[in-house]
Amino acid sequence: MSDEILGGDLSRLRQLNTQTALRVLRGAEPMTLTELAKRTGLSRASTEDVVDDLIAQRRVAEVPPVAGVMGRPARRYRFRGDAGHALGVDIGAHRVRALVTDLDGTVLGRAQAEVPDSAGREKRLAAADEVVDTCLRDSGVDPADLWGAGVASSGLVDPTGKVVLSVAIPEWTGLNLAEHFGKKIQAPVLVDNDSRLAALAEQWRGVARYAKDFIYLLAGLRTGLGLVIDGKLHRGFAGAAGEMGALPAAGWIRAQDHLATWEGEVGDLFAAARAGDRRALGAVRRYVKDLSVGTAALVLALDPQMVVLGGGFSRSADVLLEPLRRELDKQCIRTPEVRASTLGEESVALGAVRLALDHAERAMFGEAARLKS
Amino acid sequence: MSDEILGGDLSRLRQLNTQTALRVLRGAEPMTLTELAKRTGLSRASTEDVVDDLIAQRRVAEVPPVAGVMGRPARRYRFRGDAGHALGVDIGAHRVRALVTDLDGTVLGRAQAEVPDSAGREKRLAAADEVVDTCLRDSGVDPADLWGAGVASSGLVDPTGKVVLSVAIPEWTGLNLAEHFGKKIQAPVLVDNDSRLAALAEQWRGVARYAKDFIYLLAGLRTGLGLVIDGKLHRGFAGAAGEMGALPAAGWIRAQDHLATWEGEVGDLFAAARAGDRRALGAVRRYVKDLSVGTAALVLALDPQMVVLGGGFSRSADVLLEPLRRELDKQCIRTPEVRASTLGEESVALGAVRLALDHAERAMFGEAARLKS
DNA sequence: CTCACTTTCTATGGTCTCCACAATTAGTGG
DNA sequence: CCACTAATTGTGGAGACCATAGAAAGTGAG
Repeated sequence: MSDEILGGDLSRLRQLNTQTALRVLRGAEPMTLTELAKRTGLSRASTEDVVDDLIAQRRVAEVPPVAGVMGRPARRYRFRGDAGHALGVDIGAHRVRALVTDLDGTVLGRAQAEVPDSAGREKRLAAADEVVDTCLRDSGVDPADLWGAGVASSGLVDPTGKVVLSVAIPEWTGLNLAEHFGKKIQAPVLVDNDSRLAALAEQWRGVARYAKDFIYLLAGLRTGLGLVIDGKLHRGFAGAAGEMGALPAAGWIRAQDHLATWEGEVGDLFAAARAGDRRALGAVRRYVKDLSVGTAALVLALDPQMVVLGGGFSRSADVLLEPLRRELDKQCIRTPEVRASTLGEESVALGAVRLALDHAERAMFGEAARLKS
Repeated sequence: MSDEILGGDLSRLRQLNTQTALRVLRGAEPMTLTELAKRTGLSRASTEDVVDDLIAQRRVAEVPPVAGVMGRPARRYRFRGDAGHALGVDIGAHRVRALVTDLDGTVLGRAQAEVPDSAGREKRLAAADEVVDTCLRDSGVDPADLWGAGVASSGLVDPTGKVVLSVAIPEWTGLNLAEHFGKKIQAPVLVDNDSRLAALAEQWRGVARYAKDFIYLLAGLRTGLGLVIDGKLHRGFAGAAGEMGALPAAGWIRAQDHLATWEGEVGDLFAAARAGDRRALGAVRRYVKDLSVGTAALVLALDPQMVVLGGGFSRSADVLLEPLRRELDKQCIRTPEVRASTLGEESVALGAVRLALDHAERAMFGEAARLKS
């Protein structure tokens, strides 16, 4: 089993209790000590100690009591979303985007810029740098106050932050993004694949909030995959999980070809399908059918609670969802919920923010992971 | 993230520390207090307290000190494998098997019996009951001393222990195995799918001991699948994970047909292939090729550390492994290690034992899982 | 056989964290 | 203004951990 060391001395126990209290407070409305004590399982007295610590650390704040109830009015405490900030950067094939949020995920600044597919490495990086600068300026967040930054890139990213391989942005291959952004940002910079980060966002603030296992499809001109298994984003042994697109039999490579038969933008195709155009409907059906093969394989293998359709095409979920559901129904033993992402275009950047926050919070709590000697 | 409550009061801390100490002792040779203290991160004094507790609980025993070393000889302690026993039952299409082991996994008793495919529900259950009885008698383990029993069945099993659907044993569908064996055994009875349990065994005592993520193929006249992800056996939202075989595009349904072209037993086919017979080699190649499609899909999606080939065909791993490796190499971005199970025919029953032990140990340690109110 | 040396064992006292319980306080409602 | 309610504050105690110091049980050299 796992080799983690869970216990430790008394300070470790306090650390664990503080962590649970913070987690409870973060996920709910302001709360009295009595309520918090019940939720954490601690006594009221100890809860008070813990909260005092959290206030000293500026991670929790007191809010005015509620009037009009029986008994002495209880002090109430809330999680301080403004205690930290994070930056998320999404570098796509034809757009770069940046986002600054606080710990609650409230967006404080956003910026984006178009970049031609043919831009080349330097131009794309320069554009990314600029949206980051704009974003920080607009949000009024001092770069020194950042807890971390997350960067999303299409393609395979290794654990050090280097792009191992990118098909969508060929000139990207070999670039170390962590290093690049590390120069500008004096905080941990984490890099990961765009589909995976979009899945993370969906788990954080999207339709998969209460799902422990789900399959996320980043559907667009290419199809990406993110897996959340047992509540955790799955990266794989070498960080190469989610590359279903590489397998011809999965159908994801040729799926988009069916949409290319339509002259004009993909958006128009979906609009035509929505209006009932038979040729458009046929193309959509064939697209979904190909997409469903690899998806059904995953559903059968993993039996997830949910399949989430995200990415550019999720705007047209109304014409995609039902056919996808039908195809999966045909091929699977148990069809999971099939839902469309509601996060829109910022989902990837939001996932990058979450990546940064996860890392920062793990570091802050010391991570029980002391290694056995 | 997760809603678990980790902390608690001082007794909970002690519980955690005891648990870590026991885990360290279980996984290694007898150890002195100083060594154990280093590995658990506790002080020597506290380690002594913890070990005293464990001795009182009869989970740890003292062994004679090692002579001939400098300084005062240190007492040494070992994990007591004989502190508990578990039963594992494997009910297959043409064989039933039972196993009794101690906590170390040492097999204390075994029994098996052939059952014709056409046996029917009653006969098969009677045969299973008999091997269980034989096994308990031979091992000399009092049924009352069992910590639990695990039962492996082919097909889909729901969380209550009922067989929802079995293709290999049609008359099995609808049968509640937990209920059946619960009458005989006064301890928790857990039921799960055979492929999954074989994967569990492989993680416990097989080639996947040090792998956190691996794909297990139960290769035989049907192909089964077990997934271990992030160190945990993956069951899926409704316990239906691993049913890759249901998807035609995965190739697993027709794979066996290539072997059926050979007149005579499958074993002879593999032997002929081993001897260099070209027709046999062709059949094997086509079998592996079909098997590899679904496997490659999983490898690409999950990027596991290892693919383990188990089941009846693993005896012929020498003719299967290399072709499988080659196929995966062609289709995958990063090919994981491909290895054959070394557990032999008892792997499924052994996994059933592990299932029982896991449950019993979780129950014993109280499982931090108190729910928020 | 004795003595120096090494390492473990045992015992003591101190600190930290949690808890239970009692006394106090600040409101509501008649 | 007085009962009633529920939160706060304060006290004492128990449990678990740690550091440290001295006693104990071996080895190895002379």
